Formats: sequence, structure tokens, C-alpha cells
Amino acid sequence: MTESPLLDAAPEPAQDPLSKRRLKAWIRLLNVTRQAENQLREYLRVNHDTTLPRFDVMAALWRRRDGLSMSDLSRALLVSNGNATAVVDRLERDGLVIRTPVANDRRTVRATLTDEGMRVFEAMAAAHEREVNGLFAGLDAADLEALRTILQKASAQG
Amino acid sequence: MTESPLLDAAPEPAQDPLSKRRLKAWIRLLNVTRQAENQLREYLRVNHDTTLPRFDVMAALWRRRDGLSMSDLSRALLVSNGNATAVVDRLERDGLVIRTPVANDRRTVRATLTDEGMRVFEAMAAAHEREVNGLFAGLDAADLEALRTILQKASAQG
DNA sequence: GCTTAAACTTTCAGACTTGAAATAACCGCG
DNA sequence: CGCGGTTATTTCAAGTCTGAAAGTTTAAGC
Repeated sequence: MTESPLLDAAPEPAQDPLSKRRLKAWIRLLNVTRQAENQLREYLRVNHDTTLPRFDVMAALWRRRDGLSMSDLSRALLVSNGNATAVVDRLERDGLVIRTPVANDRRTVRATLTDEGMRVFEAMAAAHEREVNGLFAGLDAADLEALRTILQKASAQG
Repeated sequence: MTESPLLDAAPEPAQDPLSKRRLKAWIRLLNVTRQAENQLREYLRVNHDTTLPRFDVMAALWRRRDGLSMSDLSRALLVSNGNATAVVDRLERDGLVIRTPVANDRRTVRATLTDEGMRVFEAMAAAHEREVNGLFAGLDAADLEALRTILQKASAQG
């Protein structure tokens, strides 16, 4: 395990006695997430010749078979509009995604998986789930429930 | 809160009954992390005219006043060597970091914060901690301790 | 000494990402 | 109808990031 990089980084007044511990928790959260992301990225690259952002977009579109607008897509993935445009551009060039105009609103386009995109994603999804399952094999049902609660409390602040 | 994009994405045999729940937990973890990263990025951009990767590098170097080799730096931040080179290049151009050769090993360079880099980082660090503290204000001491344990168990697999 | 493997850094192409600006289309209201 | 504000998407410059390749230096074995 690597060291936390940005700790003890403030000669602060320590108004909140939990402040330092929250900072430590954030750093740990970030490290665990990055480590898992790196493993999944490696897995997708070696076994499916694709990338994490492509997988994420395809997963979002798979989930909603009727498609998503570009804005809804970028909101779902927590990335910028420009980013969604770029990734979908490449997926569309590769025949995995298609943009179609939307009736009644000529501003909007709907991105959907093509049949091939569907096949390709479904071929990856089960293996991806196994990979994630392996990464977090150390967590039992109680851990998962506790984590769920904690993450919910954490994101409640926004 | 946005929807989980890649759920139910496998018509799998469900060998491990926890598999789906681990996948859900991973998606939630990713969403919380990205949301917090986006907020911190925004904060650093607006209030300190800098970026998350720059902050991360400076934090790592601040923590080790004697500096880090480029390899150690990239390992600490969980990024590639090429990435570390690029970010340090820009920080060095801006006078916040300096590379110095290492005695006895002419392959290695040591990256350290300059005096100005030190000042600039310390000016950001306290505010950054307050920002993180605010983001996770919903977590009390027990939550933080539970989270610590869970993340430790999760990263034990690696 | 010589040769081979390993470690360290940089370079490079291509992909990803942001934030701002530019277009275009919708909507409410006077 | 026309105006002004909002929403949707793309474009763009600059930065971030990866993985592979290249170059340099060190270490280890013979």
C-alpha cells in the first residue's frame, strides 16, 4: 500500500476535531478507488481491448435501452458535456453507439447502443462483475451494508 | 443523486450471492468519489486557480520535504510515469517544483517543492482540508472508524 | 572486463477531460 | 410575433492520463 500524499497539510486551528480524520478518510477513499480503477482499466484493456470511459458510457446506455440524451449521459457519469461528446464520437465511429434525433425537440439527440454495441457490452459485463467481485471479496454482507449507509450519509451533504 | 449506470449488467450464474451487491457498492463508491473530486476540482479552480493533479503532486512533495524520485511520485499517486513527468514539467515551468540530480545514481532525479511552491501549497492546504471536512460533515467518528476498517479490508485483496 | 538484465526517466501517439465559447432550438411573456 | 432567457449539443485549447518505446545508467553474473 502506498502512503497518503496530502496529510498533515495544514497548521490549522482545528476548529472541528474530526477535520483531520475526515481528511484521512477522504485520502483513503481516493486511494482505494484509484487502485480499483487501475485494476479494472487493466482488465478491460487486456481482455476486451477497451477503456474504462468507453465501458462506462456503454453501461449507462445498456441500462436504458431507449437511450439517453447527451446531457443526461454526462450527468449520469458525472463528466462534462464535451467529454461525453468525445467518447460517444469514438463509440459511434466504431459502430457501437448511434445518435438519433428526437421528435419534438430538435436540440436533443438520443444516444443508444447498436445491436453490436449490445452484444459487445454483454460480453464484457459478466466478466466485469466477476472482476469487481474479486476486488472486493474482502467485504461481507455486513460490510457492504455498512458501506452503503456511510456513503449515503457522505453524499447527503453535496 | 444520479443513477447507477452499470447495474444489472450481467445475466450471470450468480455463483457468489454477494456479487451483485459488491458491484452496487463499487458503483456507489465511484459516484461518491467522483462527486467529491468534482467539488474539490471546482474549489481549487475558483479559489486557487489550480487543478487537482497539481495539488496532488504538491501535496505529495510537501509531505516529504526531502523530495521524491519521479518513480516514487508516480507510485504514491497511482499514476503512470509519463503522467508524473508531464505534471512536474508544468509545475517546474511555474517555479513551484524543481528537479535536482541525485548523487550516486545518475538515473534518478529528485523532485522537491521550491520555497514558493511551499508557500503556495500551504496557502491552499488548510482551506482544502476545510473543504473536505465540509464534504464529509455527515460522517461522525464512528462512521469514519467503520469506513477506515472497511476500506482496509477492501484494499487487502489488491 | 563484458554481457545481460533491471531500474529510472523521458518521449510520443492517442485517448480522456475540463471549462469556456459558439450554435441552435425551445419557451414564456409582453 | 418578437424578445430574452434557458436548455442542448458541439467545438476548441489546454491540460491530464495511459501504455509503449527509447535512451541512459546501474547492478549482477561470469
